[in-house]
Amino acid sequence: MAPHPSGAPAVQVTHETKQTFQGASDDKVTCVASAPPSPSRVLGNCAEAEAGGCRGASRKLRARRGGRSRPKSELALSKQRRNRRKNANDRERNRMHNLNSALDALRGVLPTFPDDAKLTKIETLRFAHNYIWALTQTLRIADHSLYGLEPLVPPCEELGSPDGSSLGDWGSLYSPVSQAGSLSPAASLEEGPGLQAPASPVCLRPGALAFSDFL
DNA sequence: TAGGCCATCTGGTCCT
DNA sequence: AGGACCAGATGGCCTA
Repeated sequence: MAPHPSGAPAVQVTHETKQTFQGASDDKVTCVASAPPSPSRVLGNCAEAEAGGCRGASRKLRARRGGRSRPKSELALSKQRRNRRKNANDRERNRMHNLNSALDALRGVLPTFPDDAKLTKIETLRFAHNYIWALTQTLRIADHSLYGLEPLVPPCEELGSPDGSSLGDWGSLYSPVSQAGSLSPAASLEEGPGLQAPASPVCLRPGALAFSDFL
Protein backbone atom coordinates (compact mmCIF):
# COMPACT_ATOMS: atom_id res chain seq x y z
CA MET A 1 0.00 0.00 0.00
CA ALA A 2 2.66 2.43 0.96
CA PRO A 3 3.76 4.28 -2.10
CA HIS A 4 7.45 4.27 -2.61
CA PRO A 5 9.20 7.53 -3.00
CA SER A 6 11.59 6.07 -5.49
CA GLY A 7 10.34 8.20 -8.27
CA ALA A 8 9.65 11.16 -6.11
CA PRO A 9 11.57 14.24 -7.09
CA ALA A 10 12.23 15.17 -3.53
CA VAL A 11 14.61 13.72 -1.01
CA GLN A 12 13.34 10.66 0.75
CA VAL A 13 12.19 11.51 4.19
CA THR A 14 14.29 9.80 6.75
CA HIS A 15 15.68 10.59 10.11
CA GLU A 16 18.93 11.75 8.68
CA THR A 17 17.43 14.11 6.18
CA LYS A 18 15.99 16.10 8.99
CA GLN A 19 19.23 17.79 9.75
CA THR A 20 20.71 18.01 6.35
CA PHE A 21 17.79 19.22 4.45
CA GLN A 22 18.21 22.88 5.08
CA GLY A 23 18.65 24.56 1.77
CA ALA A 24 18.30 21.43 -0.26
CA SER A 25 16.93 21.70 -3.77
CA ASP A 26 16.97 25.43 -3.73
CA ASP A 27 17.44 25.62 -7.43
CA LYS A 28 14.39 23.52 -7.93
CA VAL A 29 11.99 26.10 -6.69
CA THR A 30 9.80 27.39 -9.44
CA CYS A 31 7.62 29.91 -7.83
CA VAL A 32 5.52 32.48 -9.54
CA ALA A 33 6.90 35.88 -8.95
CA SER A 34 3.58 37.63 -8.98
CA ALA A 35 2.55 36.66 -5.50
CA PRO A 36 0.91 39.70 -3.96
CA PRO A 37 1.81 40.54 -0.41
CA SER A 38 -0.63 39.52 2.23
CA PRO A 39 -3.20 42.30 2.51
CA SER A 40 -3.79 41.67 6.15
CA ARG A 41 -0.17 41.97 6.96
CA VAL A 42 0.22 45.21 5.13
CA LEU A 43 -2.99 46.49 6.54
CA GLY A 44 -2.11 45.43 10.02
CA ASN A 45 1.25 47.09 9.99
CA CYS A 46 -0.17 50.26 8.48
CA ALA A 47 -2.99 50.41 10.93
CA GLU A 48 -0.63 49.86 13.78
CA ALA A 49 1.73 52.54 12.69
CA GLU A 50 -0.68 55.06 11.28
CA ALA A 51 -3.19 54.80 14.06
CA GLY A 52 -0.63 56.81 15.89
CA GLY A 53 -0.80 55.43 19.33
CA CYS A 54 2.19 57.62 20.09
CA ARG A 55 2.47 61.25 19.12
CA GLY A 56 4.86 62.16 16.41
CA ALA A 57 5.17 58.58 15.45
CA SER A 58 3.95 59.16 11.96
CA ARG A 59 6.59 61.80 11.35
CA LYS A 60 9.33 59.57 12.65
CA LEU A 61 7.90 56.73 10.67
CA ARG A 62 7.89 58.81 7.53
CA ALA A 63 11.43 59.86 8.11
CA ARG A 64 12.43 56.31 8.67
CA ARG A 65 10.61 55.15 5.64
CA GLY A 66 12.14 57.83 3.54
CA GLY A 67 15.52 56.79 4.69
CA ARG A 68 15.09 53.14 4.19
CA SER A 69 12.60 52.47 1.48
CA ARG A 70 13.97 54.37 -1.41
CA PRO A 71 12.02 53.51 -4.50
CA LYS A 72 12.92 50.04 -5.56
CA SER A 73 12.68 49.00 -9.11
CA GLU A 74 10.06 46.47 -10.08
CA LEU A 75 12.84 44.10 -10.83
CA ALA A 76 14.26 44.42 -7.36
CA LEU A 77 10.86 44.00 -5.76
CA SER A 78 10.14 40.96 -7.84
CA LYS A 79 13.49 39.54 -6.95
CA GLN A 80 12.87 40.16 -3.28
CA ARG A 81 9.45 38.48 -3.44
CA ARG A 82 10.90 35.50 -5.22
CA ASN A 83 13.60 35.22 -2.63
CA ARG A 84 11.16 35.38 0.24
CA ARG A 85 8.94 32.79 -1.37
CA LYS A 86 11.88 30.53 -1.93
CA ASN A 87 12.96 30.84 1.68
CA ALA A 88 9.43 30.19 2.86
CA ASN A 89 9.26 27.12 0.67
CA ASP A 90 12.49 25.85 2.13
CA ARG A 91 11.25 26.35 5.64
CA GLU A 92 7.95 24.72 4.88
CA ARG A 93 9.68 21.76 3.31
CA ASN A 94 11.94 21.44 6.31
CA ARG A 95 9.00 21.70 8.66
CA MET A 96 7.18 18.92 6.87
CA HIS A 97 10.30 16.80 6.96
CA ASN A 98 10.53 17.28 10.70
CA LEU A 99 6.93 16.30 10.98
CA ASN A 100 7.58 13.17 8.96
CA SER A 101 10.59 12.36 11.11
CA ALA A 102 8.39 12.56 14.17
CA LEU A 103 5.93 10.25 12.49
CA ASP A 104 8.74 7.84 11.71
CA ALA A 105 9.82 7.93 15.33
CA LEU A 106 6.27 7.20 16.34
CA ARG A 107 6.15 4.24 13.95
CA GLY A 108 9.32 3.01 15.55
CA VAL A 109 7.84 2.67 19.00
CA LEU A 110 4.59 1.12 17.91
CA PRO A 111 4.27 -2.66 18.17
CA THR A 112 5.45 -4.85 15.38
CA PHE A 113 3.82 -4.86 12.05
CA PRO A 114 4.73 -6.56 8.82
CA ASP A 115 7.97 -5.26 7.47
CA ASP A 116 6.62 -4.73 4.04
CA ALA A 117 3.76 -2.60 5.17
CA LYS A 118 4.72 0.83 6.31
CA LEU A 119 1.88 2.50 8.06
CA THR A 120 0.51 5.53 6.37
CA LYS A 121 0.35 8.77 8.27
CA ILE A 122 -3.25 8.45 9.21
CA GLU A 123 -2.82 4.80 10.11
CA THR A 124 0.11 5.67 12.33
CA LEU A 125 -1.90 8.25 14.18
CA ARG A 126 -4.89 6.00 14.63
CA PHE A 127 -2.72 3.10 15.62
CA ALA A 128 -0.88 5.17 18.20
CA HIS A 129 -4.08 6.56 19.57
CA ASN A 130 -5.66 3.15 20.03
CA TYR A 131 -2.47 1.67 21.33
CA ILE A 132 -2.17 4.30 24.01
CA TRP A 133 -5.77 3.76 24.89
CA ALA A 134 -5.20 0.01 25.22
CA LEU A 135 -2.17 0.52 27.41
CA THR A 136 -4.16 2.85 29.61
CA GLN A 137 -6.80 0.19 30.00
CA THR A 138 -4.12 -2.27 30.92
CA LEU A 139 -2.99 -0.02 33.72
CA ARG A 140 -6.53 0.31 34.94
CA ILE A 141 -6.93 -3.42 34.97
CA ALA A 142 -3.69 -3.79 36.83
CA ASP A 143 -4.91 -1.29 39.39
CA HIS A 144 -8.11 -3.23 39.86
CA SER A 145 -6.35 -6.51 40.43
CA LEU A 146 -3.95 -4.78 42.79
CA TYR A 147 -6.83 -3.87 45.06
CA GLY A 148 -8.28 -7.35 44.93
CA LEU A 149 -11.13 -6.45 42.69
CA GLU A 150 -12.51 -8.70 40.06
CA PRO A 151 -10.96 -8.24 36.70
CA LEU A 152 -12.84 -5.80 34.58
CA VAL A 153 -12.95 -8.20 31.73
CA PRO A 154 -12.12 -11.85 31.39
CA PRO A 155 -8.77 -12.57 29.82
CA CYS A 156 -8.55 -13.88 26.34
CA GLU A 157 -8.83 -17.59 26.44
CA GLU A 158 -6.03 -18.39 24.09
CA LEU A 159 -3.52 -16.22 25.80
CA GLY A 160 -0.41 -17.94 26.91
CA SER A 161 2.67 -16.33 28.25
CA PRO A 162 6.06 -17.59 27.26
CA ASP A 163 7.47 -16.52 30.58
CA GLY A 164 4.50 -17.53 32.61
CA SER A 165 3.70 -14.03 33.71
CA SER A 166 0.16 -13.07 34.41
CA LEU A 167 -1.68 -12.53 31.22
CA GLY A 168 -4.88 -11.49 32.78
CA ASP A 169 -3.53 -7.99 32.62
CA TRP A 170 -3.86 -8.14 28.90
CA GLY A 171 -7.51 -8.79 28.79
CA SER A 172 -9.99 -8.32 26.08
CA LEU A 173 -10.17 -4.69 25.34
CA TYR A 174 -12.34 -2.65 23.15
CA SER A 175 -10.81 -0.12 20.93
CA PRO A 176 -12.56 3.17 21.44
CA VAL A 177 -12.18 4.49 17.99
CA SER A 178 -13.13 3.18 14.67
CA GLN A 179 -11.57 4.18 11.41
CA ALA A 180 -13.58 7.31 11.31
CA GLY A 181 -13.31 7.91 14.99
CA SER A 182 -11.97 10.96 16.68
CA LEU A 183 -8.27 11.12 17.26
CA SER A 184 -8.67 13.10 20.41
CA PRO A 185 -6.95 11.21 23.18
CA ALA A 186 -8.81 13.16 25.76
CA ALA A 187 -12.14 12.00 24.51
CA SER A 188 -11.40 8.32 24.54
CA LEU A 189 -9.24 8.29 27.59
CA GLU A 190 -11.81 10.13 29.60
CA GLU A 191 -14.65 7.97 28.54
CA GLY A 192 -12.81 4.76 27.91
CA PRO A 193 -14.96 1.68 27.61
CA GLY A 194 -18.00 3.78 28.21
CA LEU A 195 -17.90 4.68 24.59
CA GLN A 196 -20.11 2.99 22.15
CA ALA A 197 -19.28 -0.59 21.42
CA PRO A 198 -16.65 -0.94 18.77
CA ALA A 199 -16.83 -3.21 15.82
CA SER A 200 -14.62 -5.86 17.27
CA PRO A 201 -12.85 -6.59 20.52
CA VAL A 202 -9.12 -6.32 20.65
CA CYS A 203 -7.28 -9.08 22.36
CA LEU A 204 -4.07 -7.81 23.80
CA ARG A 205 -0.95 -9.60 24.74
CA PRO A 206 2.50 -8.22 25.23
CA GLY A 207 4.67 -8.79 22.22
CA ALA A 208 1.85 -10.18 20.17
CA LEU A 209 -0.07 -7.13 19.30
CA ALA A 210 -1.64 -7.25 15.93
CA PHE A 211 -1.28 -3.82 14.52
CA SER A 212 -4.39 -4.22 12.46
CA ASP A 213 -6.35 -4.54 15.65
CA PHE A 214 -5.54 -0.98 16.52
CA LEU A 215 -6.36 0.62 13.23
C1' DT B 1 -7.84 3.94 -15.21
C1' DA B 2 -9.41 5.39 -10.68
C1' DG B 3 -8.24 6.13 -6.18
C1' DG B 4 -4.98 6.55 -2.35
C1' DC B 5 -0.91 8.51 -0.55
C1' DC B 6 2.60 11.67 -0.64
C1' DA B 7 5.74 15.84 -1.39
C1' DT B 8 5.79 20.32 -2.64
C1' DC B 9 4.24 24.95 -3.60
C1' DT B 10 1.48 28.70 -2.30
C1' DG B 11 -1.14 32.33 0.01
C1' DG B 12 -3.35 33.55 4.29
C1' DT B 13 -3.09 34.27 9.19
C1' DC B 14 -1.05 34.81 13.57
C1' DC B 15 2.82 35.75 16.43
C1' DT B 16 7.37 37.61 17.83
C1' DA C 1 9.89 42.06 8.68
C1' DG C 2 10.09 37.54 9.05
C1' DG C 3 9.03 32.96 10.91
C1' DA C 4 5.63 29.30 12.10
C1' DC C 5 1.56 27.10 11.11
C1' DC C 6 -2.19 25.84 8.28
C1' DA C 7 -5.07 24.35 4.44
C1' DG C 8 -5.89 24.12 -0.51
C1' DA C 9 -4.03 22.97 -5.02
C1' DT C 10 -1.22 20.27 -7.92
C1' DG C 11 1.28 16.62 -9.83
C1' DG C 12 3.81 12.17 -9.38
C1' DC C 13 3.92 7.38 -8.05
C1' DC C 14 1.83 3.08 -6.96
C1' DT C 15 -1.71 -0.47 -6.62
C1' DA C 16 -6.11 -2.83 -7.37
